[in-house]
Amino acid sequence: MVNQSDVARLANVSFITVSRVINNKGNVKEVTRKRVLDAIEELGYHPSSLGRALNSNSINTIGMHLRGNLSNDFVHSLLTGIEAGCKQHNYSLLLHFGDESNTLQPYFERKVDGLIFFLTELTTEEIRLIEKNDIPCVLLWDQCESKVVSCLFSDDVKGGFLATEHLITLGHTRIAHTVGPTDNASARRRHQGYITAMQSHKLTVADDLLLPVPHFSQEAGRQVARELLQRHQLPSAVFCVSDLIAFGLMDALREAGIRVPEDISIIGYDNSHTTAHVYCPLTSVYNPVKEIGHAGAETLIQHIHNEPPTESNRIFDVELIVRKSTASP
Amino acid sequence: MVNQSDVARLANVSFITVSRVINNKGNVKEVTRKRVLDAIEELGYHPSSLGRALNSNSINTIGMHLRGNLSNDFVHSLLTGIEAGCKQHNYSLLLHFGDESNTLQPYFERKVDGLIFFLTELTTEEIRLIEKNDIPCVLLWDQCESKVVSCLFSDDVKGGFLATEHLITLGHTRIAHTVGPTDNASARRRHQGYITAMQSHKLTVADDLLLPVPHFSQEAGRQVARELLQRHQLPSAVFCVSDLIAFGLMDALREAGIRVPEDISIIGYDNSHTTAHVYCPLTSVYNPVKEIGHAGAETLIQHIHNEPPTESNRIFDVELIVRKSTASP
DNA sequence: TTGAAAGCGTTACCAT
DNA sequence: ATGGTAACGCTTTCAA
Repeated sequence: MVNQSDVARLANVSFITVSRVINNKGNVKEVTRKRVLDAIEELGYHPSSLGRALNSNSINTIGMHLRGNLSNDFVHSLLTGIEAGCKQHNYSLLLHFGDESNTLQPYFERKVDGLIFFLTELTTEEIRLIEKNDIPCVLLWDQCESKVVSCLFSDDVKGGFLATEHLITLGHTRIAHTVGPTDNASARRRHQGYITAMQSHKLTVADDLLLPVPHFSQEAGRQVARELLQRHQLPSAVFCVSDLIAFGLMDALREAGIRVPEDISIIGYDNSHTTAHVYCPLTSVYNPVKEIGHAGAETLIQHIHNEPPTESNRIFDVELIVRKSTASP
Repeated sequence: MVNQSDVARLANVSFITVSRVINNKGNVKEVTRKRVLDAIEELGYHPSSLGRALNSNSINTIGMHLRGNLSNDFVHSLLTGIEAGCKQHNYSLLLHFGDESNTLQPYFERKVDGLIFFLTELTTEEIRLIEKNDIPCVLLWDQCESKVVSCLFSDDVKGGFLATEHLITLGHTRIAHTVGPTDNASARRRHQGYITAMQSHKLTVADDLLLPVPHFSQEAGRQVARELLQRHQLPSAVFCVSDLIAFGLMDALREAGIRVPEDISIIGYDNSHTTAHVYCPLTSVYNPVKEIGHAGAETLIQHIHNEPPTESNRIFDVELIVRKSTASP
């Protein structure tokens, strides 16, 4: 692999000068500059990011930790958004998939410039490490006390509220909610929106209206259906914490001969790509995943360039998308 | 950031000895070893991958180039497979999203240990660079002459054959095929399977049965539908080069009042997760995307560890999955 | 068994 | 305007 010294030799200068030319540091005579550039061209030289990073400079890479159990659509939209941000600024994305302990080490070892987290609460240990290493971070779909971390999330409370109110407006009163995992901040906020909507319309939230789901999967939705089918009376509507849950629920109910939306209304969350062309097009809440991914990458790169972002918490708006899976009871 | 010298100082040895302990090089007295390990523990020291990589050692990272226009499901399955491989061997994955020129440079600069390509033909320039830099590579869903590159792909010819033969067996004769982009080897092989099946049953492939699509998207499928709807006579069945195309086609036809499978049979390819719960569950060909991703990562890491893989071309089997979108004419 | 010195490719600081 | 030297954190080679 050709290095600065090789270029220097060919251009008849010292390698320092080569470095100066590469980094546009000025203080290089135009003739010399030209000679160096020619040598670079001739040898096909490219600077090594590693050498750079070793001098505590940037390696133009951000790290992201992917934890499992994410729907295709979510991961894809998120990656698309992050990709857009990275591409714009010519950054690479480093993914590591190790187990939960020592989550951050692989990134530190490789001296990434910044970190993206999402849908995870940061442990105090992680926050300590982040602050100690003074590494820029963004956290997507969650909040965090540390001033070092910028948080971007969508207005899940509003989303939960909109979804529930939509059902209430249609005339439903026995509205169930599939409650997402408690360690998921988005799910907690959607739950809160549901509660707020119910209460503001003087509807009581009986215990049997709350249906916990362990994760966002079709199988979890099917499980909920199995549980509901054992009851004397179904709720007249279900606000699902995610589209995938809604799909599973809808499929299983349909197999049991229950019609959507005639017998039961179902509303999802995320507005994933498939909502539109399933058996019964799903009413859902638009979750700006791609936008948050993009903005997250951009915000992070701003951090890295020492341009502190204007706000440390940024909330993205959501929107109710009405399709065919909801109707008056 | 704490380094080898810090550890050495605390353990009262030279940093060389620390290096030996870390790499299990032996030739270290057990007492010294223990002392060093304690110091490492106490300081929370972790070796820097960068320092290592600079000495042309491994940085435990493989690179992958993602080019756009991939369906959610495909990307997700592929990532899941690759993740499994990486996790097992504690490797990280580096993604870069630059434009087409200079595709490989970002990876070389960062000294990745190996490269994964997929669904792309490698240019001769890229092959030249790979061979020159002597960097292990795997290519998924395509073939390549270079002996340096291992190729893994699924049996698309068989898949195209199975799909077409299924339709023929049902009694169809006017079977159309949406022909994928010509720069996509998988699409070309599926096309070939279609042709072979038609010919082996003495069916002529009239020009109007070949419907080119520019990319694998629902919109492309809808475009095909628009084109078909202007004809006097529809084909009685369509073998779509991907599920996404099939979804778009199916949706658009349904909107025009044409029933699937009563009026027209449709078969997709990939067997993506959504095939099962769409309006009309889609007959499709199972494409082992996740498996190939996993095997690809494993094969690549074998390469990196200098264990040349047993075979340089590995073909994965496919399977026809019959659902509701195909029936006798 | 341990250590010293050199080198990997780059940049920062100080000198010329 | 240009270059020398040191430093980044590590491994390798040789010497003690």
